Amino acid sequence: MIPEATIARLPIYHRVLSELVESGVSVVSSEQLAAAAGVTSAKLRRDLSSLGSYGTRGVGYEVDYLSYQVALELGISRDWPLVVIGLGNLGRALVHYGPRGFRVAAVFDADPAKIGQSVQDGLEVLGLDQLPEVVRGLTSAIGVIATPASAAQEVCDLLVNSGVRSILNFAPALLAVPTDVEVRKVDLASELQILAFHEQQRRETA
Amino acid sequence: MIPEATIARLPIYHRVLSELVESGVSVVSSEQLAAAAGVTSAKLRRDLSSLGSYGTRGVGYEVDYLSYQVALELGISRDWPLVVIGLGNLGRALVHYGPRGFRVAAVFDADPAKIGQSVQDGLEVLGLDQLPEVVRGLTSAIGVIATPASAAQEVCDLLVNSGVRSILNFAPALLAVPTDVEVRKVDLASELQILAFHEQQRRETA
DNA sequence: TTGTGTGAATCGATTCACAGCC
DNA sequence: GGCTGTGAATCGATTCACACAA
Repeated sequence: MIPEATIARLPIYHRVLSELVESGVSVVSSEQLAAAAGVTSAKLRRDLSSLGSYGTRGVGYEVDYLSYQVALELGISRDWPLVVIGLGNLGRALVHYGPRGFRVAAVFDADPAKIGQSVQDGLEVLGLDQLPEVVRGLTSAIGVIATPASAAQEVCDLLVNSGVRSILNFAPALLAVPTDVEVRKVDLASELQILAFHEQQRRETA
Repeated sequence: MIPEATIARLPIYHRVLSELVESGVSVVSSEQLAAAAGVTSAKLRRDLSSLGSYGTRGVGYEVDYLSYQVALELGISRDWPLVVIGLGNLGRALVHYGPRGFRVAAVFDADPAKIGQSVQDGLEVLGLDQLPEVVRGLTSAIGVIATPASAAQEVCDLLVNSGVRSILNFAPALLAVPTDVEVRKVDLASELQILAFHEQQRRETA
């Protein structure tokens, strides 16, 4: 079993390893990799060793091989379908951004004025009433909620009832879901407030 | 000293408390507040007690008072100036969103075509060359990097050299900063990959 | 009687430090 | 000789369970 804290760092390791592959580096030490990822070498070794024994003592890690193993573990050797709901600026950013390992399969919005508009790649904005049908046609889709907070729970229920078990939520609202559904939250306001807290601390002690 | 894990939850408590204030609730128990915030009541009580003794045994917490104390602790009783760099969809989302407790003071972009355009509130897009001067005119500004990864470090250096000590980074890149500068990272690709990992686990055990 | 505040126990993650292998 | 992999120690966060105040 891989610790949750380790899983949260695998994407960073994967990105750094991809950059190393790109630049033609073939072997890397835990010290170097850790520096590039912004963690300590002890943490990095502990993390990687929980995936398996992929290094060589006295030498380091073979970049290609390690990169592949991390990708395999993360499940990004295949492509995952994304379903984006809410085509405000945030939703649009995601659709255009399209991270590697993911493919925007469908885009939905409640606004009739937006329905039918085409976004990148010949993708057309669909109405929420079409969501269940479209999602049921996908396997292991990941839902992305980029709606206002007031609509988030309703959209979430729609996703869950259509079989989605992984949700990324940008709306500042707590979503109620069954235990077998995973929700990750990205909350800009929270991040800013945490920064503000520390900024204030600095100011008080200054 | 307030534990870091507690600080990260204060914004959620504050949001829930604001909603309760809004709906006219005057007293709330740790059980109710915890349910609304999506944490256990033990955790919530431990968190709040590290701020001070703001509850009444046998009764609960006075909503107005607690909300004010949390806001005070977070430092959002005043307004913090944001400086946004990069006016892609993500940057635009932030400018339009404008969370409570923050005010977008200036927007920058490297693209000459965007410079001079006006975004909301009579705010005009400025060139990066103007950043130091503008930022130095602000106190305790928070920098928001919404540029491509390739420009992130350069922009970061510019911010740091202009006196910014709190940065929210949306670019998928590790930023090198002095120890007295705090960087928080929001990484969409990482979040999706973590979801994909668990989705894959479910599929394998199914 | 009710629900907060908190010692004590537990759990998980990080760090240390070195045995083991190339 | 050098670097990985990992027991053992440490640290921080969570949970338990109850004394205490209203």
